[in-house]
Amino acid sequence: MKQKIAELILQAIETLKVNGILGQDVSPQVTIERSRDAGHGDYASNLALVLAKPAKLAPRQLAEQLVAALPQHEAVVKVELAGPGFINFFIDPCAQHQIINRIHHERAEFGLSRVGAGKKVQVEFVSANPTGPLHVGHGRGAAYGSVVADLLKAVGFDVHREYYVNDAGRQMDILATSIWLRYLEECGELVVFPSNGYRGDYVREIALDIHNSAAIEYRRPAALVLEDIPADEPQGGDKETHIDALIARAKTLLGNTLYRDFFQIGLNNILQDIKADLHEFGVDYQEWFSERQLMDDGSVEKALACLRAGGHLYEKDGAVWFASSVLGDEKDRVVVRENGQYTYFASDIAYHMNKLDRGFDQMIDIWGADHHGYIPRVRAAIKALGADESKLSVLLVQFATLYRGEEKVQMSTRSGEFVTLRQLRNEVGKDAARFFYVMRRSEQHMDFDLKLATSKSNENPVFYVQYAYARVCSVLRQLDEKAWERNVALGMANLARLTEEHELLLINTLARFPETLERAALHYEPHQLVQYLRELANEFHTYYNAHQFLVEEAAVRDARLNLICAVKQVLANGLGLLNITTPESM
RNA sequence: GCGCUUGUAGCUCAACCGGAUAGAGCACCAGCCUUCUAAGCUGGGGGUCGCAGGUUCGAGUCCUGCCAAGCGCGCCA
Repeated sequence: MKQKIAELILQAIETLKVNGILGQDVSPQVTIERSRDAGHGDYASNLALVLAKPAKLAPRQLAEQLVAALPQHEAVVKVELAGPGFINFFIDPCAQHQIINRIHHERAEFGLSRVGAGKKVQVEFVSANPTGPLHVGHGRGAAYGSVVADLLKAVGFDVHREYYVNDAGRQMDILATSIWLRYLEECGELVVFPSNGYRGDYVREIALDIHNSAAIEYRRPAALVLEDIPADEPQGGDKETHIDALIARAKTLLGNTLYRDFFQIGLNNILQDIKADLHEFGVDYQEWFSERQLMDDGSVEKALACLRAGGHLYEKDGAVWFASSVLGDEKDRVVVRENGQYTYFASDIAYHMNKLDRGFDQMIDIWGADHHGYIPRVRAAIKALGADESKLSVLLVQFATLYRGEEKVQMSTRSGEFVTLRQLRNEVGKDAARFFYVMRRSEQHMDFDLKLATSKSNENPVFYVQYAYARVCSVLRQLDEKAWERNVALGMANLARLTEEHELLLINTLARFPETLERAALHYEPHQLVQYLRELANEFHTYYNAHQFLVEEAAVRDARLNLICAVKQVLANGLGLLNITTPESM
């Protein structure tokens, strides 16, 4: 429809050019918007306002000329001039009604489009370190990322979802060592647990498993373990040097093979847990990409060689630096430490080079907002690799501040004091949790009140939308009980009988679904879809209360049933994209 | 100190990317169940869009400055 109106306007412009009212050189961008106010018709164009200046005419005067030059069209019943120079278009309701027919035929396909056809997009999200279970902070990124991916798929992109597993690096060593120390405790060795170790119960559970499997070859006397280890922070030392010394000690006392066991058992255990957790949350990936693999197969070396060849690397203070500051970063960054180890950033460069090599047209990285300072250096790396920087989009998800009533909940993975995503799901359920996370703009800092989410979960708007769906199902059940036959064709033939204000409004909203979906997808804004579904549900509930659907007259009854079935279908399509269930009764 | 993000009703948030009279939910007040599920609906009160300038036909939206909140500024990840 929008397209048709745009064509009409273009024709009008041509006519005005011929008449000499408009100069030949004007080539305006014709924008047609849906009117926000029913009084302003169905569509509106601000063209006269935009063109007024180049045409050297008053906007209203120009608008009048445009309207006069507009060709007739059967679906356009009225064209009106309004306000400072808007042109409002009123569409024939009968033309609008056909959307019900379309929805009935397209079913689950209704709303999908092909704007992204032929483009490969990679969406990388969550990518939390496998050093502990996911917490509620990761939940937002998980819900947001998965819906963004689904939306892109719905508008035709070839979407690849990926989780980058940081299975190399110091944090993993800290985890392995933490597990070993807990294991020694189980064996009865008196070791003092480091303040910088992972203290969560899950570490103890993993250690207990190892101990219970009667593995005794990992046991070492506490005295040997602690011998000459520099003091921990509570004892006036430095927690970092303390734990590094413990890691080194673990490696020497256990030897490479046995140490590797702890590393691997910890990694497998936690990664398994994360995978299961996300799966139960409705989040699945095509690929779990290993950082260690990049180290092992020489990808990191290759990436650095590429940067070196481009003259982007230099040595200083025994380390290798990437000259990112000339490419927009605040300062240069170390890629190889003085001790010869790669930094996390080095493998991340390799990872992005790998992504580029895989030929994605667009790479979307979804990060927690605390990583925002990292963006310029990754962009610098992409530029240095000679790739098109615009292929990378980094979407930041602000952290949810957790409250329990008035009280702010402190979170720290290290201390083990946090609310896990699993706990949240158990308390509020997958549907409510997903809906809540995705309801707000991702850049919006949000307050997550656990007390509210748990104790008053019935107030969660997800139920409002699901209830609308269940109500349609209920009406259909009632139809059976009353032993009326539903005649779809009869209803379609009588769509013109849908003349109530509520019905016209609802039809209009149904017709907006495809464009809402497209906008939500292209702007990476799932909340737009949520907003839309709440609106659709609201209009349905209002209609439900205002009119009876199961009336005596079959023509009207079937027309109304076709309408509410279209509502049901769109609700299902929308909730399906959010990966939220559609209960038939509540 | 510098940088990123945010600031809209008492509270939590929208506003179709510059459009017409800024909208929802919660909370508060008054109504609606002998008719398809009241987890619903109807009506009401409630706003200096953080502040001050600027850009233009037109600004909550763009620019500049200031104020406030969150986060970030490692040879950590």
